Amino acid sequence: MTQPADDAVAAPLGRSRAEETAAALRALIADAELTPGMRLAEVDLARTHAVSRNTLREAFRILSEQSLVVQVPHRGAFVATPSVMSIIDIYHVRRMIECGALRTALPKHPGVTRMREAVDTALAARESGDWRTVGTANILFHSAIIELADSPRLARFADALAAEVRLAFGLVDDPEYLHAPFIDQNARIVELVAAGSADEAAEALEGYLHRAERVLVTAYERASAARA
Amino acid sequence: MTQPADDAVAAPLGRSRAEETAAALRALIADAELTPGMRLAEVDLARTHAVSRNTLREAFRILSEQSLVVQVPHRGAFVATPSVMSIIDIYHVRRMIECGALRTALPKHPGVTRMREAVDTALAARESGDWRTVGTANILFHSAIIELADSPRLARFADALAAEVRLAFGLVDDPEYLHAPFIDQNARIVELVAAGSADEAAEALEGYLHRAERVLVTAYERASAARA
DNA sequence: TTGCGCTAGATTGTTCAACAATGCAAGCGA
DNA sequence: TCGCTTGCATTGTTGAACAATCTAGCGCAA
Repeated sequence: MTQPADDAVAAPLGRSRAEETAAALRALIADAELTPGMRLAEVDLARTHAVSRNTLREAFRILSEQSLVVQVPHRGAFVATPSVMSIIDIYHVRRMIECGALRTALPKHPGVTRMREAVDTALAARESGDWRTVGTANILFHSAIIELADSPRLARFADALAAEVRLAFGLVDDPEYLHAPFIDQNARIVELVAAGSADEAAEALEGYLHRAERVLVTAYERASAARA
Repeated sequence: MTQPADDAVAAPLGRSRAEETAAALRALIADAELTPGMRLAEVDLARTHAVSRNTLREAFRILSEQSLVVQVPHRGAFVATPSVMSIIDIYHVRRMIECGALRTALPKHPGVTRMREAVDTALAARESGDWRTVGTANILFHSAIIELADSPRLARFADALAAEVRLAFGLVDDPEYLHAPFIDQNARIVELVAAGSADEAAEALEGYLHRAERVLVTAYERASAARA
């Protein structure tokens, strides 16, 4: 029987070890401990996660379907590397679905509370210069917008998009630059929704996401050039 | 070495056997040879597809992430069964993304040609009473709408939704009832887009999808009751 | 010195056998 | 008839083995 190790998968709570392993890897990717392009060596990872190679391969399949991992036949699995085209596509889709969710938003929807909480978190974190928390709050803000649509499928889709864009954030590695310009905009959007001005909120978000895309794409290209 | 069998996976063309197996199973599901709720027994399927159980499990993971298969720990894998809530969610999301894609459609986009081809196919099939082809053409019509958005992620998401809703179509098993009322509506929507009336087309699609949802939900409930 | 070809080693993709864990169905007893 | 127990079938996982593939390094020739 394999011995538990540092990254060992905890006893499953109704989840299989493959799923637990996938979740653990997903967290490592989200925390930028596994970075885009990094090769995920089966033998090493199976050992550190205390699972067999077959179980790890199942986990890779899960993550591959979630676009977080790319499996190249006979060469291995790699943490996905977003391309500029990917970033553009993600923001294009985000504009469609987030603005769509906002347009039909009800002012008293629980998602609005979550949006406000995310904004409050970001404002407090900004005071103490904790830009990493600002970045996380920003992601939660967008997740809360999607929550307004009350759709599990849309939430899942948006979650996958967010995980991908987070890879790009990690590569740029400057949460202040990426998120600081938008904190007050987030606050404004919440107020518009709460005041029943859904169309105006959607209009504001549309412009905001265009700008956020510009900021990320140029920063991403700069970071990519600096690493080449 | 495992011997090829009837459902054996062909030699991979750059794809792994797990992926080929997943694709083969997906086709069986789409063709209603594997129907919702059906149990996918590993030992049997591994034999008929001439792969090992581990490889089959990888294929299950792929399909599970695509919501076509549900893996229940220690009980097995089953072809997903759409619930009424699922159908409602799918149509809710389809309205958002298809109408969104239509609103920004360009009249000369190649997707419009594909929409028109799907309509022509449906019209011809209607003449000969080939309702199964009408159903397939209808699915292609909606896929073409998504193509207007030029987004690989959105296309992939919409493809997954379509695969799910197709399960429900299969359970109702009456393509004439489900699709006949909408053929002429599809034709009208194409003409509106081609004429540059994108907003009007989106408006028409919004109402259409509401009605289509009503038709499917009631037919689905009737079919479910008849099988209980 | 440089470029090309070949080989060895590392790794992945898959298979197989085995065993533990789990759930379900059948049988038995109250 | 209902509840409990047991046995069997199946799934979840492991580990070993081997084929297939790729990459890197070495040697030789120009």
